[in-house]
Amino acid sequence: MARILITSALPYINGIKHLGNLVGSQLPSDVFARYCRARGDEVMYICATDEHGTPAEIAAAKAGKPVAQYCAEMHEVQADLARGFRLSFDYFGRSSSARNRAITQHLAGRLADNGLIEEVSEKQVYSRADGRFLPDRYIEGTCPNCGYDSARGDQCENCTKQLDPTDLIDPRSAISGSTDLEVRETRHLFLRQSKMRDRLNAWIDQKSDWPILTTSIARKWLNDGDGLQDRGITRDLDWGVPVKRGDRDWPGMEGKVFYVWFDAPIEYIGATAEWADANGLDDSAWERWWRTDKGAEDVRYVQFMGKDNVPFHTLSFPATIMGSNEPWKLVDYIKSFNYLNYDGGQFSTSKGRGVFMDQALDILPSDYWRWWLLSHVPENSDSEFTWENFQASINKDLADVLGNFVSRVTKFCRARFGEAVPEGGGYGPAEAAVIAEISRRVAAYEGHMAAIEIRKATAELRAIWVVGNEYLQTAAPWAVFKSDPEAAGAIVRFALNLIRLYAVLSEPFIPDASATILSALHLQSAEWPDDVEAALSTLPAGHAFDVPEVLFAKITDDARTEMQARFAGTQTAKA
RNA sequence: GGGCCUGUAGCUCAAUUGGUCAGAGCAGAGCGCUCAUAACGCUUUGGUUGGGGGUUCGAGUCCCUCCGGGCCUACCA
Repeated sequence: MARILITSALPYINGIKHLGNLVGSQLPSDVFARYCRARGDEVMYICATDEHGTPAEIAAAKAGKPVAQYCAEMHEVQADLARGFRLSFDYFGRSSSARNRAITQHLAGRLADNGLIEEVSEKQVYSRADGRFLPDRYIEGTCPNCGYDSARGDQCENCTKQLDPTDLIDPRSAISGSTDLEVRETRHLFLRQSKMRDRLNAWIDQKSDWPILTTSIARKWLNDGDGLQDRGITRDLDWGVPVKRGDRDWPGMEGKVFYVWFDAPIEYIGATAEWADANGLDDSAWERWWRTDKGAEDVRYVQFMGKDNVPFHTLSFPATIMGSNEPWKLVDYIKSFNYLNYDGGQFSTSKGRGVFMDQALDILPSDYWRWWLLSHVPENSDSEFTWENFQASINKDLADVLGNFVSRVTKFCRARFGEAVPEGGGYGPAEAAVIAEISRRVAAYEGHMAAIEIRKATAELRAIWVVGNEYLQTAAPWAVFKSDPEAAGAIVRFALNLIRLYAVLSEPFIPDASATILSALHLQSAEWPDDVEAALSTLPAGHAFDVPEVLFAKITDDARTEMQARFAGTQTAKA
């Protein structure tokens, strides 16, 4: 039994996430967590909302609410949606928690003690009307290069030229539109990542089994140009973790907060501490996951994230951990994902393009989304959601291959033998062949899950479902029944056991359907089939069951067309 | 501009890291079955692996080049 710590990248607080966000981190991490638990591993699966930063303040202002209240409400909204998608977090925390605040301040203090923090004075644009400093991309103006009038301070969207905010002609605040801007001097703390470069490089070099997407991004940052740059870790904002050096004040940093990307990954630790608090446990309960001097020596730590998160998880967060010179657990494996596109373009919040988590659950049960998203998860390159593909996958894989198998077996049994597992003869060569094939396929499935190759795992799982239909077709209990009801009974008994096996194997991907099947079979729980042959003799003759309702309803052409139109957004995908 | 990823059948993806006739699912065609959500099974048609050149006994895989798609480029998170 292994101990596995799993974290999903934190969803940002300022709104409901779309399916692309879901599939890029939370969903695959959930499958992995469920699988590890099913195999008997001790799992700690952590996620949280990432609540600090300028976008949260602006979203709160737009909603007319204090930012703390806004975040509290949005956290509940996101927690609800996570439950709706059956995300099985052991704890869903908040980066604004007291726990995270304390750990963040502690680590910053340690970094300072170790000479890895530097104070830098720099000039930034301040908006008097907004009463805040503006990050580069919150400044708009006319591009000096191409004349585009909505160029951002970091880059012109029109001509793609990199800009400095002071380059812009007639600059204005993107928040209020105010042109009452000035350049002010401000002091900030920088994490001296450049001093950590060799250590980080050596660490990344060990990770030959990581996805190339992960290591190539890390190497680029480590080696590009002058190499890894120091990074500002404080901001002039109200909402965030107040800058402190451990539990002491930090002279000169009054009124400032840590940069959201400094405190967000630390919340993986913070949320685990929140979990301990919520369960009335003491610090040792969470420290045994995070401190190698307090029991985390044997923990395997796996992170899931979209590719945009990789630099922070391969560089700045490890730099924070390593630089503390304290025995914190470092990540062992980083699984990163590409993006999911929507029907010929990108998901777009502003244009209302694509399907968002709340809408998805309004339309169809979570298992449908889970299955499609996971069987198309963008592991190797960006992938694309289309309604045609979605409809085909759901109808074929879930309704026809799995759902119909459950239906045909249970209904046939009810009609000929009643709602209980039939008596009858033993298993013969046909069953032995199925056992052999499924054993082989389960081993392959386990291999893919262990390697976190989600797509391959879904393909193997589907192939295991197909074996049931092949078996039934060949065994033909409906024909055998006419001359030899006992033999037909054995076939049905075997098929009912296959259904139970499928429920167990499928649970990481489609937990609701799995639960529905087990409940129809009058089973409370189900062990992982370490021995397939034994697993297929689990349901004894005479065991009562119910014929379940239709597991997966098909998506009709009309419904598909209607949804397609509804989520197309305000602009067409292609010009 | 620089860096990285990517291009395989009509569609979505594989291919044990250079090694038999490039494989699956869906869609298409034919046959079978009738227990089942008009479901299932069997058979089968589709590929000059984006183009061109090179290395090699052997290239989807390595190198060069051209074309297309995507991402990142450090103060959005």
